[in-house]
Formats: sequence, structure tokens, C-alpha cells
Amino acid sequence: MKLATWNVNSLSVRLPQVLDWLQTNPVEVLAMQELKMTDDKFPKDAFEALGYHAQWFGQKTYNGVALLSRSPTTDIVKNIPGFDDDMARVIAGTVEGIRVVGAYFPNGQEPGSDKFEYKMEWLKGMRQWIKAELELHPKLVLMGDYNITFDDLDVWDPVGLQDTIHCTEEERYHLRALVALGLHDSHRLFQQPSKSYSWWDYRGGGFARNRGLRIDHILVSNALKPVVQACVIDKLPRKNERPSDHAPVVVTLGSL
DNA sequence: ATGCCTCAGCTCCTGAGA
Repeated sequence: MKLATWNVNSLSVRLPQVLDWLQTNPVEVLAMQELKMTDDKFPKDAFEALGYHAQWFGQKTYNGVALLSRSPTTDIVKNIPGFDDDMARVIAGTVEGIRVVGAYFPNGQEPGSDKFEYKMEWLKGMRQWIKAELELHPKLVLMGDYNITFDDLDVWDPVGLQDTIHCTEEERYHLRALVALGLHDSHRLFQQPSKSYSWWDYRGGGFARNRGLRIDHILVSNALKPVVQACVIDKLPRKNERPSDHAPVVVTLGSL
């Protein structure tokens, strides 16, 4: 089965592209981020017409996340239990026996800012919760827009972007701490093209010059690691007219 | 260049994204 994550940067604008992509890539699960719409605007019917069940957690203007699945998703959780948050950033559910967490991690804007502090607190809350989730659900996938690079390999200009947002040691510490709970970066389990990124700035021909960052990740739990067969960044949708600035990431799992 | 695009909305500018 394939599971994917995609920051669509406005589902209203990107809906036709998402539907196209799903027809070519009929993944079992798609986690979307940055819907930028209220719940009443969510295009449930369009996804159902393609054979998907949908769960969503929207918000006006910013954030908003959703899970699409071919088979029904159960035990839905919205946002991080125990972490008070007025932003719609997390949606979790169980699909085919796998606990799937789709997340839009805070951007953080700039080290030292209030938004950066919020990001750090959010990361702590996420880690506490995922620790508990892993005990309840050993087969777990945590995927989404993390807004954090693991290391220099994930950064087109590691020198110029050193210690800037997405690349600070503090953010990377939290990402490693999350992995240390018993998760694995699917991307790095496989040989990947050099300079593999999942986001490119709209400005300055970022995509054409491959000036990007790898900030969208699919982490799989210890129990799932043996069955991970592939992890691919699909750059094709980034070549569309009016693309999202992020590309989808797809992981393939064999049967346990 | 505190810019460069893109998106939403208190929409013809601004805040935020990353």
C-alpha cells in the first residue's frame, strides 16, 4: 500500500491538481496540509467520487489538514491531545491497522521570534503524544510538512542558510528526538537522487534551479520499517501551472 | 533588498509562508 503527504497550499486553488494526481496515483492514504479553508468548504464529494473517504480539520485562511483513505479511517483525533492549540495542524486516524498521523508543523518564521517559541513548544507536545501513540499503536506513520530539515543534505545552500529557519540546530534537535522515539525517515532508507527536495521557493525560479529544501517527511515506526519498499518525492506536480510550492512524498509499504 | 512569488482577506495592500 502507498501512503502520501502533500502540502497543497490552498485546497481551493489546488483541488483540480489533487484530483488529477490521485487518478494517476491511487494511493491508499493521502495526508494534505495547508487547506486554508473552513470545514464547510471542504470538497468531500469530489474525493468521494474518486472512491476516497475523507476526514478533515479546517481553518480560515491558514493551516488546515485532511486525511483521504480508500478504506474507512477510524479513531480520528484532531490536533495534539493535551496541547492547547488554536490552529488546525494535525489529523490522525487508523487505516488498515496502521495509525496514520498527518501534520502541518509550525513554520517558526525566524529563530528568536514568538512563532519560533511556539514551534518549539508544539514540537515538545507532538513528541509527548507520539510517544504515547507508539505504545498504543506500534504500526505508525507520521507524515506531513515538518518545516525542518534533517541536515545539510536537505538544503540547497547549507552555508548560506545555516541557522536560518528550518535549518537551526534547535529545530533539528527536536526532529531527531522525534525519530529517537522509534521512527525512521523513509526517504533515507533508500538510495535517493542527489539534491532531493520537497519544497522550492516560488520566487527567483527556485524550482527551475533546484534551490529547495527537504522539509516534508514520512517517518515510519520500528514495526513498519521492515516492510518499507520505497519512498519517492514526486516532482511532477511542481511542474504544473500554478503549482503548490511543495511536492508530494509517497511511501510504499509491503504487507506485514 | 526588510526583494524575488503565491494565497487569503478587514482585497488594489498586507501578513504569512518557507
